[in-house]
Parts: sequence; structure tokens; C-alpha cells
Amino acid sequence: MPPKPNDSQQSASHERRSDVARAAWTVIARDGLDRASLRAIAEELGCTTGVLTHYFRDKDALLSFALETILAELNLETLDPAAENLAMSEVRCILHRIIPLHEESAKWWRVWLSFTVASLTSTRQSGRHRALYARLRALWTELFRNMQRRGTLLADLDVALEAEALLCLVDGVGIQALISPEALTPARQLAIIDAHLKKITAR
Amino acid sequence: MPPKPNDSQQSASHERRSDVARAAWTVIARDGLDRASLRAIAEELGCTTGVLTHYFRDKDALLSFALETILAELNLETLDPAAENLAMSEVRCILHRIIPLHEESAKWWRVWLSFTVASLTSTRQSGRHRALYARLRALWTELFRNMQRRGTLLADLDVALEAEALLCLVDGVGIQALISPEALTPARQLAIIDAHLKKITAR
DNA sequence: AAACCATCACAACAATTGTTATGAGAGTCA
DNA sequence: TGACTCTCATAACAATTGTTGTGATGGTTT
Repeated sequence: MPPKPNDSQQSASHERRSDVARAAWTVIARDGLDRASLRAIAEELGCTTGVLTHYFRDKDALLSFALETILAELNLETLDPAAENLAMSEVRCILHRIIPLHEESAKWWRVWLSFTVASLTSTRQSGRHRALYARLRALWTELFRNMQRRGTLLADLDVALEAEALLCLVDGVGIQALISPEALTPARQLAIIDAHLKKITAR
Repeated sequence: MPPKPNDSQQSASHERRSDVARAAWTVIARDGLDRASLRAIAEELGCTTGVLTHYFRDKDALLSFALETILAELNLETLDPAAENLAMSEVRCILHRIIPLHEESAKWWRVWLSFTVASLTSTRQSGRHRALYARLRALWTELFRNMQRRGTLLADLDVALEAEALLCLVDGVGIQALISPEALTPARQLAIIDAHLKKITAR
């Protein structure tokens, strides 16, 4: 099999697309999804709309790509549900990486929330969101099941229900931290997560 | 003091404004906030934009009024923080009234979420959201404090932290129920709330 | 050197938006 | 009857939007 001759070019092209996606992120996080026009994104990137139309068929393709790069940042594949030896401290580390403790993470949540609300009125987008959360639910259910088997988690808990509850709690913390950052400080977010984990930890 | 001569007219005018707000709700819940144009709202109401411009100075005033009617539906004033004899079953009733168990409630959440995300990029709107959640936090903190004093709530809990955690959980349930209604069925929502209340109930 | 292509700026397009002005119709009060 | 006001439809306005086409520039290939 011959090496791809246009490998470097393709990677350069892919990098340019990522630049556009990053600019889109910034605009969405700062001004909102409805004000993220092609011209605004281009200005954020420091070019004209010619770049955007060159690398993306239309605005839909651009935003879809931006959303996919967001999902990629979750690094879902690094979470191995088969990990038998998962201590509660590691669970805490995972959750700490998700909640908006710093500005970069808060930006992620702002963009994610914008897409989420937009997906509620779009059949196509809502499917992707449902699928993602279904994966997360299955993942956490499996993790909790293993932890319960090892005696890390309380024995009388419904693992599937606890997985769903955890997703709800994390989403709630993420939103509240954006709405009331003066109340949901990083320390406060951590305290909420820790208090919940303490409630489900085997004594 | 003479009776107001224009009382009936004023109430009729107020009712017309409510009609507009309801139409705005419907459009926002169905098509999203960004597609809730004046013409779309007017069509939903079965009239032209003349009605909207007659009863509201501009679109901002219309949406603000619609948002206020949403907050009014929360019936916050009926929650008395000084109620000393609040059983856990009553707490459960309060929460059951909030989470999106039926379509009407889900509609409320869709509109509320739309305004919430929009407020993240608007200084004026975000103040109202922060203020509302600050009230809710204070209210639940007081309720929990009283319940703890009466021995209904676990003694070793941080009431303020538990109040914040409850708000996060409720928000998360609301969002998840909109994203994944097939997973967060009404029964499932109730189970999540009940499981959490059980964890903080004194044994 | 010539042909070619990737990259991007620029302009023009129709569509949609919020806003505003104008006027018509109905009801009320003098 | 006439003046007045409330209610609302209609039209026109500028601004902004996504989309499309044209062409310039620079590098690569033949």
C-alpha cells in the first residue's frame, strides 16, 4: 500500500477546519449560538467568510463539526467500563474533570448547553444527544455495578438509577455554575459532588 | 376612594397581554427561542404583528413579560420557609410539582431552559436568573434547617450544601427528561428524586 | 513556461428579522 | 352627529442572515 501523497496537505486542511471550529466555539460561548453568524465566526478567526465556505459545505456542516470536536474532548473511550478496580477516589477524579471548575471548562459547558437547547427543537440534533447520554448511562451503570460487586458502592442501591441520578447531578452542577458562579464556586462544586459520592459509598 | 372606572378594560388589556405571552410560550417550546419571531408569535395567536406592537413596546418587553409569567407559575410565595412542620412527604410533593412529569410541565422546562441559555450571554437577563436561584437556595436552606431541627433531616448534613445539591439535581432531572424522555420517564424521574430524599432522611 | 489547484477575499442575492408609520374599523362620550 | 380612543391590519424600512459566484494570489505539477 503506497503512502498517501497528500497526507501533509490533508492534515493541514484538517487543522484549518479545527481553527474554524475553535473560532465558532469562542463566538458561541461569548455571544450565544443565535449570534454565531458566519461573519462573526470569520471575524473571530481574523479572516472573511470565504474561508468558512471553502472548508464547509454550509453552516450546518460547520456547526456539526464544532459539536463533534466538543464530544471528542470528553475522551469517552478512555473510560473503560470493564475496569474492575475502580476506587471511589478515581470516580471523583473523573467527575472533577467534567464539572466547570475553570474557565476553559465553563466555556465547554456554555457551548454544550447551547447545542443541547438547540437540539430540543431539532429532530436530527436531538438524536445525537440522546445517543450520547445513553452511552454515558450505560457506562456509569457498568462502573457502578463493578464497584458494587467489589464492595465499594452501597449494596442496596439500584445501580442504573444511581447512574442516571449522577448524570442529572453533574448536568445540574454544570448549569448552576454557569448561572450562579458566585454561589457555585469551584470549591462548592467539589463539595456537592463529594457529598453525593459519600452518600453512595459503602461504609 | 372611587372605584376604578377602567378596571374591566385594564383587566381585558392584561388578559390580551397574557394571550400574547402564551402564544410566545408555545412557539418557543415548539421551535426554539431563536425562531420565535414576532410574525411567528402573531401567527400562533391567529392575528398580525399589529397586536404585539400595540401591547408591547418592543420584542424585549414581550419576552420579558413572557418570562415573568413563567416565574409566576412557580408559585414561590406559597412556599413558606417558616413552616416548621414540614414532613419529607411534603417535600416530595413540592418536587413532584416541579419536575417535568407531564407535557405541560415539559413545555415549561423547554421555555425556561431557552431563557436560561439565552441569559448566559446577556448581563441583564442573567441577573434575574441569579436572583431567582439565590431565592431558591435561601428557601431550601431554611426549609432544610427547620427539618433538621425537627429531626426529619439527617443531623450531620450541611443544609446549605444540600439545598444547592437539590437544586442541581432538579435542574438535571428537568434537562435530562427533555433530552431523553424515553429514559427519564415520569416514573424514573420520581425514583431519582425519591432515592435522593431517602439518602438525606433521618433514620 | 504552462496548466492546474488550493486558498481565500469580495460582492451580490434573496430571505428574514425588528421596528415604525399609516390608516381603517368599532366603540364611547360629548 | 362629531370627536376621540382603543384595537389591530398593512406596508415599508433598514439591518442582518446564509448562500453563491467570481476572481485574485500563490504554490505545485507537467
